[in-house]
Amino acid sequence: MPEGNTVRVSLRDVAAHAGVSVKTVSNVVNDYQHVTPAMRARVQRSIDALGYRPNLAARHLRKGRTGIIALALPELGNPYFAELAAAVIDSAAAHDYTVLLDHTGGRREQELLVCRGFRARVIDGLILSPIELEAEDLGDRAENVPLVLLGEREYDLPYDHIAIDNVAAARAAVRHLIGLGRREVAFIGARRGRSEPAQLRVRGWREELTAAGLPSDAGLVAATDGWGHADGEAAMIRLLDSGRRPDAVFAYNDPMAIGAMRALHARGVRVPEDIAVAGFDDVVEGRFAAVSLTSVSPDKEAIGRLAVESVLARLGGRTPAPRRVRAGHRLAERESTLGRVGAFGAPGRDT
Amino acid sequence: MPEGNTVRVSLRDVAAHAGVSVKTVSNVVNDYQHVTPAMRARVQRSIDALGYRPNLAARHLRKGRTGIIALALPELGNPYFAELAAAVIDSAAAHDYTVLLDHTGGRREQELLVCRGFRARVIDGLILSPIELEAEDLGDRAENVPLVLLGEREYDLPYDHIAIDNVAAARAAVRHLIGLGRREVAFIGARRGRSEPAQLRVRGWREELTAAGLPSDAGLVAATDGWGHADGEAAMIRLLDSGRRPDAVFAYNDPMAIGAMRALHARGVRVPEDIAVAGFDDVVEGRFAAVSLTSVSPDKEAIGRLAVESVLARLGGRTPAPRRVRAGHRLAERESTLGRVGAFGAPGRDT
DNA sequence: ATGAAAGCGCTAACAC
DNA sequence: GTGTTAGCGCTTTCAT
Repeated sequence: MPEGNTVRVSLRDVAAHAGVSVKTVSNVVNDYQHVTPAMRARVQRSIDALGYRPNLAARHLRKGRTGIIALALPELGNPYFAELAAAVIDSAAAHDYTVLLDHTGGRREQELLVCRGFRARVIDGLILSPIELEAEDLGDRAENVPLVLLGEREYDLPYDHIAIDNVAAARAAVRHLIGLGRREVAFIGARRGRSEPAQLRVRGWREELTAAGLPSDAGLVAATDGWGHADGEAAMIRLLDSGRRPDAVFAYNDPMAIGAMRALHARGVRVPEDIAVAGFDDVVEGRFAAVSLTSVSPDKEAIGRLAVESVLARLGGRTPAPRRVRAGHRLAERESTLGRVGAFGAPGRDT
Repeated sequence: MPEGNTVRVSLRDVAAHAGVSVKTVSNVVNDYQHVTPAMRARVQRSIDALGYRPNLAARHLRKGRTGIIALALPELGNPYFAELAAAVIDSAAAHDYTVLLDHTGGRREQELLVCRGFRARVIDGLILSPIELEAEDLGDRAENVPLVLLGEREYDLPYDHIAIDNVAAARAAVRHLIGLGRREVAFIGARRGRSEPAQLRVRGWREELTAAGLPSDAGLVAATDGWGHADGEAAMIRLLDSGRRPDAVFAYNDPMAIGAMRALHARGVRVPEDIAVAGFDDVVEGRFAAVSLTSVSPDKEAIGRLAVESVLARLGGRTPAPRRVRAGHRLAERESTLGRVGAFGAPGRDT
């Protein structure tokens, strides 16, 4: 027995009140075409009078859809994901869809749970940004709710995947650094351990350096366990203490770049005069750092929109061929590489 | 083995497969007490064999519960709300609840829609952090899903409200500033326009200054339109150009404080030597600013937990008396007021 | 154009 | 302990 709160008004009640059949009321509620205006008005009056609200659960049970898609992100605390979530939510809302948010903490176990459909049948589709998940984890997925992948990891699997061109983006950032005359460009945020989520960005970094005839040896790579501010700070300190003297640093993401800048600031190393710093994700925080941060700027709005569209395109049993979609990106050049240009604020206003 | 790609297994199918009644299967699925272990095992085997997943829509239709609560936040881009969302999600998960996330953009219209149950969402409860909403908007709420309010605004309405003691917290921050010898403490982030969400923090700021016999006149208050980095930056610039020379600034939130610090940095004003800065919310970003930010640190985990508990306590028609719950807070003192203390990193490690 | 009736998959009386 | 059965509120043939 549903513990009745307030007045529970059903279609049946409205029908009785209006003196028509349930079907007619349903027709009105669903904006069915062939209803006489008079009838429509009459039913509408009863609806208003009784304060009728359709019961979504019943509708879902009947139609087999819930109007909800899940978005599973590694970490909401990282502003990139928060901003991405906002984009997905807005995009979904535009399609009358609602977003259910999960965060996996980037833990494989949690990611597995999510993509194995522990949400059972509450959701019509799933957008997942995996960190630790391996291809084989996704291979035996028995679920039938459409899955769309986000993020840097690439899997050779029949799922839609939305991402920017990470290699090209990383190369652009490093090229910018080289163009500024830097010759020792370190990378912060490679991965320790078996899997390597930063793979593509490391590759882009290395390719560009190699193409320019510059070093990209292991001594220039600072591996980390996580991807937060503290990890970037610690990695930068290690780099400084290693004896190596890079004149530029490219970080896996903005929080790490900002952590690195804090370490540099504390050590009295000037940014960008002594060491230029570039990040990845273009989060708001970077734009307002004391020295604003140069960063690869993915088109988050596009990523969110494409992800939602991809999921919705697979609803109702439709199964378009899996596709890899490239969202756009650009390089937001700011003080951490350019130095303070012109009047105050100019570089900070960039985006 | 699930047959075909459309896995559509119902209780009935499992019952047939196991040679028992649906009730028995239902009992197993719901962990009903009185089932013989042998029977349980047998049913479980069929469940696994068929890959049965309960249909939530049907369960909801029957029970009147969905296992989903909605969380409506003004802005996911503000890390405070992102961190809060994470706390709510985790807390809900601990109760086997799932969180559906909305963001209102702090727009009154959107907030209204949400709390009026727009799109008649499939939710058991709603946690809302309003910015613009007025008491009268909430007064005529016809919805019967439990509503819990979060945040600084206080309404004289019969809803649970979870917040820290904003006045006390603001006073503590200002007291800290005064204790450091500051005599002209400005406030950044008061509101332009009719409603004043920052009210309590402004009040705390004023009370503490008044108690200390220090000025809190209008010239020390910088109003803003929004609550982002850029607003704080602009407000700080206006303050500097006003002729007034505060030796400390208390900002409505951390993003504004950080924006203000950027402005100060750009103008060559030293923090904290010339002007000390304190913020509110203790977001990660502040801990890793070049000059780490002193900030009021609300117990986000507690807020999230209390909010979820409050909502769940009102489920199933239970209507405990509305209550105002105070979550804890403390002042995280860092370099933006203390200066660089001792060895590198010490103050940044604080939280 | 409108009505009657059959379920969607599940839970909870109530029987045995 | 386990089975039978009646709906939860809605959409949807199929008549009319």
